[in-house]
Amino acid sequence: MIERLNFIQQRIADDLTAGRNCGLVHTRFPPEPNGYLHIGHAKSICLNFGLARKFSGVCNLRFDDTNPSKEEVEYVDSIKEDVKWLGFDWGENEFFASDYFSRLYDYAIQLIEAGKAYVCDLTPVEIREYRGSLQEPGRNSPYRERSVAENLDLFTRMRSGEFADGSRVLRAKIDMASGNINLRDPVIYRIAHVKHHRTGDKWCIYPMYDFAHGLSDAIEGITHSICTLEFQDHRPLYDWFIEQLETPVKPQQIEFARLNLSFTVMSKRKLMQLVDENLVSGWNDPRLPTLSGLRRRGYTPAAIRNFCERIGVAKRNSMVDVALLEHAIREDLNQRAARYMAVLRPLKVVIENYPEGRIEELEAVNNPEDESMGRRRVPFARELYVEQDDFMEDAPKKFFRLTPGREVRLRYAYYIRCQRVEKDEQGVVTTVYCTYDPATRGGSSPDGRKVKSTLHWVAVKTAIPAEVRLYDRLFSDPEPAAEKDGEPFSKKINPDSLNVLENCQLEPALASVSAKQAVQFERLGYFILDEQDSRRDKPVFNRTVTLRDNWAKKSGARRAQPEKK
RNA sequence: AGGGGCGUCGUCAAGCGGUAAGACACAGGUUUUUGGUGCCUGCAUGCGUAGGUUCGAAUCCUACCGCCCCUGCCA
Repeated sequence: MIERLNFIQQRIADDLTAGRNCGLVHTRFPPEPNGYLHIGHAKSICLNFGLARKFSGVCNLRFDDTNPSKEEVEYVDSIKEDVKWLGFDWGENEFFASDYFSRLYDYAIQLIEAGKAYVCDLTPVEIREYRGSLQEPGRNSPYRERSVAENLDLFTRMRSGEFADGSRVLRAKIDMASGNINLRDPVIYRIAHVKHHRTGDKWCIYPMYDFAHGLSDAIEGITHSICTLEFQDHRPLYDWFIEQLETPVKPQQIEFARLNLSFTVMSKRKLMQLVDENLVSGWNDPRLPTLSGLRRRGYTPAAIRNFCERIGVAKRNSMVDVALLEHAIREDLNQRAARYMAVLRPLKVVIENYPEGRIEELEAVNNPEDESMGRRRVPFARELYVEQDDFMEDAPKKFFRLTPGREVRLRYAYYIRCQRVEKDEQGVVTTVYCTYDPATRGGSSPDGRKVKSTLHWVAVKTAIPAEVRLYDRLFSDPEPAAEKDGEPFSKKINPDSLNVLENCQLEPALASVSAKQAVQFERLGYFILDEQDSRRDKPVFNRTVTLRDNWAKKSGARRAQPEKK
């Protein structure tokens, strides 16, 4: 099989054959610790660490913490936890841009000495005015021609805390007439008397992204600096700093398109808004595309990595169908999840010809995809719960489940036939009375008689009550962030994104599962114990994803589908 | 006086002058003690449009068209 390289792998392979970077590949994942990681970051993590792995290189974890007013240790910790959980190990290579503040300051001094940077006293508003527009060139700042000595003096005093926030900045002296606005004398240092989560009060000036990022790359010996498309316009600036200064290496920036996923939002700002406005329960709400949310939802690292592998890496803006993510988790969990029986909306079944008080232990397969996962025993008795959806008094032709007169199989147990029903005053069926065929123990009949369907069930007497949270897509709009109809994304939350079922009944074996391992509730979907909200006497399970369901599809009850264009 | 990118199936995405991979989705069939899984089949005479070069063009050239990003002391 021919291995397909994406365009970044190809570039690196070319660099290697050309003998560039001494044959080394060194990447980095550079999050700003101002929010939680989401699946878009997972794409970047898989890419950067994957590149290092593929080309026998190294990938650093570097926190881009140059703006202390937005950054917190809480985020640093969660980011580390998430990267580790995803399955990547940065070893000793954990760095912070703030580790380089002194060296970056020295670089700034060098720039000033070379006449390539100056202290500017324009106000923020004036700087914007002088910058010009997309159509018009900018004008030179009146402070542009200050002497090196004066710049040195002023910048030193900026550092020592002599000036107020916003009163002065250090700017690179490049070209106020450039078509690329990033080159119109960009600000490289600003004054901010703000405590930094790592350096404390040591600094009151902080470098800007464009200055800090590329030079941090250079300091770390990064060979390939992978970032997203919106930074393409910054590349000339990235290169400019590295050209002006003596750096250990000359990294190259390569941009790729960030991930967009249908039926969700990905920007930190929007995720933050959902959390702040309590539209979700927190950063780890299982409906969010955050890694902590996906983890709580029951997504596995392997499924997410596999998803990132399948979506590819390219430069065109795209919208990946969330169905692909769902496919990835089903594929993984089908192999590894142990099967259990759980009844979410219980309907009582009484087997009239089954002995009162008798309990049998029936053998069940834990995972038909993996014999090594063994078998277990499931208690069976005269009174059972089955799913309300599995019974219909007046059933259409294609309904294969329980209906008066029809015989069905109870999984691993017996064939039963519905004889009659009992209803309350409203006419709602409260109990279904059946008879069973003792000869069908285990679920097959000696005479080879076929049944149309197999139902899951739980014996009333041994059932464990539980809460189950049925999660679905957070938004009903496939592209909520686009706000095409003028409606804000926050108004497009899918009313069925969370459905809490309080009165679920589980088979007893489910009492001993942990949140480490997702399970399948047969015929329903994949679920995981919610560690945060479960109590000993009342476990809580979260639905990761439903099983594919052709019956539901055909019978109409469908959730929102992508609109046809 | 504008600059930088990108257009290949419903959605992603290969393709690098030799006659349109693959995945998801979708539609059929088959197996099945999960209406699950597995297996089989179908799904771009077409590559934003129009010209041109060539024996041959999604790939090269030209011109159009469309979409995205850029005027933070954010990253």
